[in-house]
Amino acid sequence: MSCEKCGLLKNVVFLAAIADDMPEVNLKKLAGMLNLSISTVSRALKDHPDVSDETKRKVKELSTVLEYEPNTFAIHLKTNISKEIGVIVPTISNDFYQAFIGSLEQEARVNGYSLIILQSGDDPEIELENLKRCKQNRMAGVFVSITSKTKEISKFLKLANEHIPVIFFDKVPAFEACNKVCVADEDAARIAAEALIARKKKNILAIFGNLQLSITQKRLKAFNETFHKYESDACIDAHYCSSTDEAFELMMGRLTASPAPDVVFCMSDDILIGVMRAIQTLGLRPPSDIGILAISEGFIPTFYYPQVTYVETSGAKLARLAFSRMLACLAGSTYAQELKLPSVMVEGGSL
Amino acid sequence: MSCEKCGLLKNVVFLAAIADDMPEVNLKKLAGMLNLSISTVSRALKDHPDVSDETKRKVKELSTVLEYEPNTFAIHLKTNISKEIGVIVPTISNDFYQAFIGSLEQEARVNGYSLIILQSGDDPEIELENLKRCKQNRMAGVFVSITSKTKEISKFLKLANEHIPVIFFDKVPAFEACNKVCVADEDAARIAAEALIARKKKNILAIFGNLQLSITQKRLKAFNETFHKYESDACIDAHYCSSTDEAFELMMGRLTASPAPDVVFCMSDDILIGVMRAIQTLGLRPPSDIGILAISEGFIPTFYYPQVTYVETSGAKLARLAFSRMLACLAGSTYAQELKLPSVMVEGGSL
DNA sequence: ATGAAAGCGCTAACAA
DNA sequence: TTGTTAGCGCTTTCAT
Repeated sequence: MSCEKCGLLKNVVFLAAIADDMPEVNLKKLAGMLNLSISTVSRALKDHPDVSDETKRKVKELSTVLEYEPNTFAIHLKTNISKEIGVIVPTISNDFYQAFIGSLEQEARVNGYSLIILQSGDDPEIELENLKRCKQNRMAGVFVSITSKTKEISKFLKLANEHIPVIFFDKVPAFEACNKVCVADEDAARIAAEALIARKKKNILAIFGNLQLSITQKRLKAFNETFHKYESDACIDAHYCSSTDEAFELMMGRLTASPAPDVVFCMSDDILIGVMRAIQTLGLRPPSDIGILAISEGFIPTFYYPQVTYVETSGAKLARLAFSRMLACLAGSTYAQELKLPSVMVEGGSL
Repeated sequence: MSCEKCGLLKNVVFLAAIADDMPEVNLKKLAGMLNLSISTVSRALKDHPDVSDETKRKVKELSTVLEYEPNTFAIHLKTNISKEIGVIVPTISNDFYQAFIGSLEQEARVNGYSLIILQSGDDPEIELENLKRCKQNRMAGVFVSITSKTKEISKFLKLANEHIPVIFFDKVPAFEACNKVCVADEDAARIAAEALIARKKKNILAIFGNLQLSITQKRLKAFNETFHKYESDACIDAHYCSSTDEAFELMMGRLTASPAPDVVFCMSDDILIGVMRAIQTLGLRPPSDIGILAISEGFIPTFYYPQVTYVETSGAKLARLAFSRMLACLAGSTYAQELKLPSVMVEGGSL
């Protein structure tokens, strides 16, 4: 294909013309055309000081013309590291995870990493399958938000021992020493409770999520303790809903009972949606008919008028925190660490 | 490490105990311990008929105990194919893409593929960077929803020529012969228009998206043509909003003007959110005060009471259609094909 | 400044 | 039935 008598330029023009049909351009091919060894070409391409400028110039010119791109498979095999990070979540169809993943992807990209999304469907078995994939594909690291039923996290910890950092976020295991990054659940509930106390709400309907989840337990505990601490005489009617629909049904029942609550606290966006649906169904107008306070990602509260007052749990911010921790782990930080993202209150007009 | 005089069992027990510390288990190691050649071990593991049952048994037992897992990097290098599929979208923070990606991930997983998520931020330059990554990482295939500013799709087509199927979805390029999968935009707008005509709405406020987008143009055209076709005498007040906030402002202005519209048509979820915020702000109650009809993914309409009537554009369904097309391409289907997902009307109580 | 060669872990054609 | 060997494309050490 290359003519011995021709100079470089002629070759280049010729080759550029047929570049589209070239099945694979690799170091060997470049080396052959330039009458250089593979190692010299390799070095030239990465600006190794041993290579002469003239050689570098030639090599780079040809590689550009032929649109050489290194074979990442080979690099992976050789170096045994990849630039991919696994993200295992119950589902991405959730405002919080969406914000988290969207933000995480941006962080990853600017740092040269790609994100592999794996959904467990809240099924521990699929979660383990996904983890296995992360291991088999030798991901650089893994982010995990565990399912509500995950009991065993030894497999996760084992990965971490094999030099693949595992960082739990949001839904994290309870007791183990591992890397965790989550919103300050207790804090958010405490701030919410303090807001209710400050506004002298006395008849509070508090709707929490599935009581099996540690996030629910934490928020419930902090919520109650805050009322206790301030020696509030408010009456708290606490309930637990696992879905938007459950929250809707509960709310419909409570709003037509007496005494009607003067405020409702929603632990999550899912619950808020159900609650607001009930409030609209009955034609109530916050805050005069009833006050509303939620813990939320911040997107849903803007759908309503007045906009719902909420304590923010930002997925986007959490992602940045999580990724910085991942970078530290990738750089060699081995000890487990638990990071908390502080909560802030965002005033709407519903309280 | 292995004792010549020991039987297999003893070895196994010993090795299991230290398995956690074993840096890497590979074919060579297994072969060495069993006094077999690497190729025999490789064949045994994949049930090659040439290998004796007894050998297979031994090999599998040891590989299980040592938790052998093939090195995917090596397999990739050898076979030159990966099981990863790139997904390039402007942003995942959007109900439609979220539904699409969530569903696509499920399809991918059951077919043994993983999804790499890449966001362009609606920036054509980042979009190209992302495409390059897909190429460099030799993805099995790529799904793309182009940015609103993407003019050049030759790079995409080039990938497709290099045996990496590229399937455009939702936001697809206008004229070129390429693989496209999208919702029947004209259909959805036509169905919406027919519904308005059937209900004899006369004073219609129609809010469309950014007029630069082909999706807006298509929907606008079909919408108008349908009214024309039925020789409707309805008055259509058409507007274009690029964001939720714009839709809110527009709606606030229109609702206080006279004559007030008897129905509002929203081309997308973004617009619907702004419109509903205005309706709630003014305390209007659909459908008596004003009718509402949207084109929507189907999630947002359930937030309100009565639930909003909408023409569905299902991201989840589109994902299944798109993935089946991808499988066909991966199996060798080369010719370009344009697939449309039919729209259906979902009755709420807002019209 | 450049080249030769080993080797990453696996597959598969060929040999025995 | 099992073993030997070449090779995927790259990096890197050790010559020259």
